[in-house]
Amino acid sequence: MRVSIKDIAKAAGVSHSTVSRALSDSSLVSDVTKARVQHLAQEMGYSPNTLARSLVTRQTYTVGLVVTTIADPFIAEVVQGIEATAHDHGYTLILCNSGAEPEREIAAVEMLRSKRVDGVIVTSSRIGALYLHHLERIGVPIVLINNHNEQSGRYTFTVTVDNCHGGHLATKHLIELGHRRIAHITAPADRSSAQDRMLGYHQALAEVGIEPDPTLLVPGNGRADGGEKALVDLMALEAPPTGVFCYNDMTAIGLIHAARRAGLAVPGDVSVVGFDDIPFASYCYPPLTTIAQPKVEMGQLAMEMALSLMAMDTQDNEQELSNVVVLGRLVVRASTVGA
Amino acid sequence: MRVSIKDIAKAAGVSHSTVSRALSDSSLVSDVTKARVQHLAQEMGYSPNTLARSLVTRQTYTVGLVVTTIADPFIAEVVQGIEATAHDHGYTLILCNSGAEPEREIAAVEMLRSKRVDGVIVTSSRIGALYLHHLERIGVPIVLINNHNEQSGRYTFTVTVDNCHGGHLATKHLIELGHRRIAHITAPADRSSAQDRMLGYHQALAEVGIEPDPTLLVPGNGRADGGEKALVDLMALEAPPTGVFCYNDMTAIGLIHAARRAGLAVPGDVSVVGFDDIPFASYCYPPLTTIAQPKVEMGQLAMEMALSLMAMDTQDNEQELSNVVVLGRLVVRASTVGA
DNA sequence: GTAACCAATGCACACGTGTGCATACCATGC
DNA sequence: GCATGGTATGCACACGTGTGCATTGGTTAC
Repeated sequence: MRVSIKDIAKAAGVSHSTVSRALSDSSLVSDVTKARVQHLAQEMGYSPNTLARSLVTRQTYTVGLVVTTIADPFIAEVVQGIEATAHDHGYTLILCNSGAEPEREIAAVEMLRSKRVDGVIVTSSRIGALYLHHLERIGVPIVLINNHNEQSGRYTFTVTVDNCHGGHLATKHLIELGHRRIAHITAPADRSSAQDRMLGYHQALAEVGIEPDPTLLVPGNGRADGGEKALVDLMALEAPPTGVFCYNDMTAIGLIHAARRAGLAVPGDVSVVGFDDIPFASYCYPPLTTIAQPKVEMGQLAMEMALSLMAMDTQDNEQELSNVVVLGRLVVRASTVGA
Repeated sequence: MRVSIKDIAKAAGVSHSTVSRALSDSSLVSDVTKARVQHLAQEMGYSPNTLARSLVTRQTYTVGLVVTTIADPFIAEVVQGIEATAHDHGYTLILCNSGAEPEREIAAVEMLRSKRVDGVIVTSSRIGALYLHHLERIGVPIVLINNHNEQSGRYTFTVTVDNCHGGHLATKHLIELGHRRIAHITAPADRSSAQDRMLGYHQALAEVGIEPDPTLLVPGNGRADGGEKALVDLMALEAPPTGVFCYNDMTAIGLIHAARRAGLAVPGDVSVVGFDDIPFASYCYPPLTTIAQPKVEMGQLAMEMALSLMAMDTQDNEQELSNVVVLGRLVVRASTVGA
């Protein structure tokens, strides 16, 4: 039998209003009754019903978290940052895997709307940007992570890493090591991140006058198997590359794995650069040179932005907010070496 | 302005009761009004308020998920299984990181209680077992994953891998390869999994008459840095081991990393076996021989058990439930070789 | 024609909490 | 004495939904 404030009220011989006030430490209640009520609540094992409270206050202190898959180590670390910040501010997370399927993502948002979350954070979904108008129906702040969107509206903002900058950094690193034939394993073009990293790659090449070779631009899928396949394609070339910049670490790891099977030495025969700096990048063999995204920090920034937006909603103070762009950092390990 | 069933009722010229019934497709409403109401709801952008509904039905279709950290790849994959099964049954997850701190775990459970979740799943926390009586105050089914507890009560059950069996499997594999000096890197003894894996290790040694050498039993912490430290200790020995069974994959990966730095070949100089089969185990160098836990399946089983328990709660049909134990599987890759 | 029944709808209460307003009590000031 | 003011409490409504029961209108059976 669940105990409510009415039960406490009966036991304490006061009205439920007084109990409600006593438990929220209101100054409208005398110290003696406050103490008595609080003691009684403790003793009776009272647990406030957040549902009822939220119904009247119209706040749930809950944010929805939509991810493609929580099993992605990159996402998991971003979520870590989100969770920590949310927890510090008394907020709770509802987790939704979308599996990158549009209809599941839409359904998730609809569900979050039904649960009356105060805000939503969407990570790494290319869908987020495409269906943004659909998402906005939810009527609460939305923060997108690593998801380019032009028309950031009243309530939707983004936290992204500068993918172009990162792609440039990675490619420039290979160039400075003396490489001239540099391949790039990309990801499906509907991810703006893939486009931007490729752009940085091309810019870096252009800066030193290297003519881009289309045969060195190989499609991947952001997963290890994509990297494995890409290596096979590259090795079939007449003039294979001596350096490869991969869309992300998983691609790079798959590529290195396949290279080893093909009898190719990394970095001896080919240098490899990844992107993300997932936890395993430093435990690979060889330890992976990569562009580190500040993952935990990005999660934190996204959550803080959501908090600001939600505060605007209630307090109506128009502070200036803008999209956040963070810079990646080149981490040189052992998968790259001079040509 | 949010639209409620009352608004729809007004627009349709009926009472809110009729709207409520129409939207739940009740047979008590005529087909014409049902159609009219449903169309109107669609048009007005109605979203049912789950809070209000749960308040009266006393069901939230939500389960709390308490993990030590979502950034652990093993846990992330278990969560994947939980999420998929929950989603299939129309349930939603609330995510809580406990960071393995008891007070945070208790606070999380208290919060979940306030949110009136229908059940709770706790993964890999040694705290779960210790503070079980504290957790049970929540008054809803609790399922523990990889957490030994003797006194499974009316509402608390466990899904675990057979750690002793797995430890035995790993050690026997090394023995059959001809190894005699076999080390074990363990984890803090307050994890029952660590105890049981060690037990399997000792049993396997005993079966073939190998006297256990206490200097070959090295403490770790379940993380990569623990494995790195352990290797240093082992190499300081007069007679170093030729085979090592590590508490888990992360420990093994750290150990292999340190071995490489020390100029030791794996598996040439020392064979290494892990535990878990995290996604990266197959992409390590050398690819890691390990005991695979059916992670996604375990998550699925845990969620299914939670669903059964929650169904019991409402329908009161006493079906027999018992703790689930699954078996690990030896996956031989390239980190082990004959002595 | 009337009784009986069924289908469709509305009324009213409940779930548990927060809060504006009224009220009751008491102390202070003149 | 009374007016004033402050303090502590209760009343009553609201949040949005589900549901038992009563009610209404229409149809069927005799």
